[in-house]
Amino acid sequence: MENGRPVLGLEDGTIDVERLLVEPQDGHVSMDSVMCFNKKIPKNTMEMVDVSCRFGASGTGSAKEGEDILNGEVLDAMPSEVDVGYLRLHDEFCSMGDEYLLGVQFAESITNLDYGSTEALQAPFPDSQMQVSGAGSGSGSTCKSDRFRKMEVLDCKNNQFNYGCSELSDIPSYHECEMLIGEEPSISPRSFSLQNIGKFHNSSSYSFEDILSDENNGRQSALGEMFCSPKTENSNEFELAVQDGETCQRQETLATTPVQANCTDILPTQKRSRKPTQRYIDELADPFSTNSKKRREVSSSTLKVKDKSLRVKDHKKCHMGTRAIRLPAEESSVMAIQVPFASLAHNECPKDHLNSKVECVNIGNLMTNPKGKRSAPENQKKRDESITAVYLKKDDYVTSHKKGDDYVTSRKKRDDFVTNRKKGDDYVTSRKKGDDYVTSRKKGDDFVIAAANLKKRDDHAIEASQKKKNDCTGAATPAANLKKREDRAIEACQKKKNDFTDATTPKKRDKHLKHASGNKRDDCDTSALHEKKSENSLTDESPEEVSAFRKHHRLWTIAEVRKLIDGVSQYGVGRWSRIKKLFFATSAHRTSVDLKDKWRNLLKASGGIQEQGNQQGEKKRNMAWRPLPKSILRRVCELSAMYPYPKGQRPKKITDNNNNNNYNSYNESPDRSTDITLSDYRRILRSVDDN
DNA sequence: CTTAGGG
DNA sequence: CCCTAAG
Repeated sequence: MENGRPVLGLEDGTIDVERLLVEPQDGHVSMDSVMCFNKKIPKNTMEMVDVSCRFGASGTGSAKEGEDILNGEVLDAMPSEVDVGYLRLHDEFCSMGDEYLLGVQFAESITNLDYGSTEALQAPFPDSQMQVSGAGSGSGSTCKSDRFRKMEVLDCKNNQFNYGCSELSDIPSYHECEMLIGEEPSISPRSFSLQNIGKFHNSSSYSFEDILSDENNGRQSALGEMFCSPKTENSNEFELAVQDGETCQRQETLATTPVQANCTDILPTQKRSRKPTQRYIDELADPFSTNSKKRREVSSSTLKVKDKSLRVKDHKKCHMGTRAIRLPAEESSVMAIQVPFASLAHNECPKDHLNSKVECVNIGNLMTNPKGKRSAPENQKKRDESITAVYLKKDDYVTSHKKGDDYVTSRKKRDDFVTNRKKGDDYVTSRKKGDDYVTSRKKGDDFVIAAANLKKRDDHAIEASQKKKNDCTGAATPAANLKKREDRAIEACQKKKNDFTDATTPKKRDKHLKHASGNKRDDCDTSALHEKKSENSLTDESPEEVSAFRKHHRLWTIAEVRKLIDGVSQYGVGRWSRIKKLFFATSAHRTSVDLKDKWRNLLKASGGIQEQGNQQGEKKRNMAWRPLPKSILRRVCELSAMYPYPKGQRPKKITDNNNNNNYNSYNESPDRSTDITLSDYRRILRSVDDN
């Protein structure tokens, strides 16, 4: 407290916190844990120190009286009924968003304790809250049962204090990380990390040692003060958190909070290390579930971001949670949260490990699944395949992760991942088309998402990618599949038309799909039947990257060009579909249009060659883009002479060639059928002669 | 569906 | 390559 009560010598002061707090419930807070916690969080540290002082003070000053008072009145006064959050501190919990909350809670609890120990004993709680909370205090915020959270702190390896950390102390805390977070939507859970908090609070500057020293010096820092400090520092968030903590919670916490004083140094006299009784644990379990629900509700109501953060936290916790008890509750909560909400979480949550993990999984799935599907050779079928592949992927992903904690998140992520790529594409396409991105997306997941999408649309493909991540659930939907086709859209914005949302003509769609499948195939590295070239692109791509640079373009190989030439020579120009059937039956990815285009290009190239002959300067230029062998070019020239591609266009240059087709000039548009090559001419002559 | 042609 | 319009 601000009172700045003189701190009773810590040395003697080590009072049994437990006694003070003798809570109806078993919860014990072990100093060790506390200390550890502090370590993790600078700010908390300050608080902790103060707390320790407090304890000491209370202990020393009125030693037992204080204790008695605390135990008796305070505890009694405190609403024991309140659910006690079971808080376990983990060394690492710092990383988690929850941690932050925990820290806060812890602080609160501490403050409460303080208050109780010092003055509070007599003072009504509300006051105490005001005092303690300082910044956040006053409002009689309603106690939210939801809030309590259980934290686990595993070993406290406290270095400086030499605490026997071995024991796990449970600190019941009401806080809800969620609530706190919710207060400040803008702030991401991460931002809330304890570390950050520490930043906010000047107190963070204090090192644990310093604090201790201070304590030794008899420094009196009331917890309340510590708590208040944030106020001065303008950590709104923190304040909010405090508020959330609210009196009720605090009271409860205090009451419930079991404190174990293991601190050898600080609390030499008494160290009661009581493990939480079974009953305590059990009690916790129920409240927890309820809390989780509430939390969920709150989050949903408030901001998705919050939800995500929460969820993430939960998720992490699950991982972290050592105790079985906790897990079930967590899981339940997580499950309850459900996929829909997850989407936002992605944004907030650090995709880092989770995402990465997911991605890996996804990738793996993609790789595997698509293959099987891809086997189908047909072009058009491919499209279907690709779609199915997507589904499969999802399935796989899901199954792989069902494991439990990760299940939900992983699943979502996977979905996101899968969809993401596509989404990005879609996004692009949608932009082009001007179709509403959101609407197009089947997802409909969350309006929030939609909003995000819109924003992205405006902004960039990059954002789109993010969005993808965000969407968790949607991925599964067929739409996602469609999106695949869009991949290329990303590359080339041109395709606008393709937007799947539109009812594109079946033909186009197919085309796209086909292409998409091809692309996917490449990406996935699936086995394309034919794809010699396709593979190249595939191998390297990371999922995201793939979308970015992936090209449908398959380079035309010399062999293909030769085939094309042969085809043209046989069937002439214009029968591309025929040529395709006969010469490119194996390569599904080459369409008749492709052949035509290629031929066009070849003509250009060949034309270039001829020009080269005429003008050397150009020659170089052409060389760059034309790796084609001369022989091929020559053939092309010949063919071009025979079959002028653009029908109007005439190979005028042919003249210099050996071509006997001098008649081009008069032969306006020699029909391919009519057009006769020298060989044909001879043949004909021969036949005629024979006859 | 196939071609032709523009982008 | 993509897309579209035209047979």
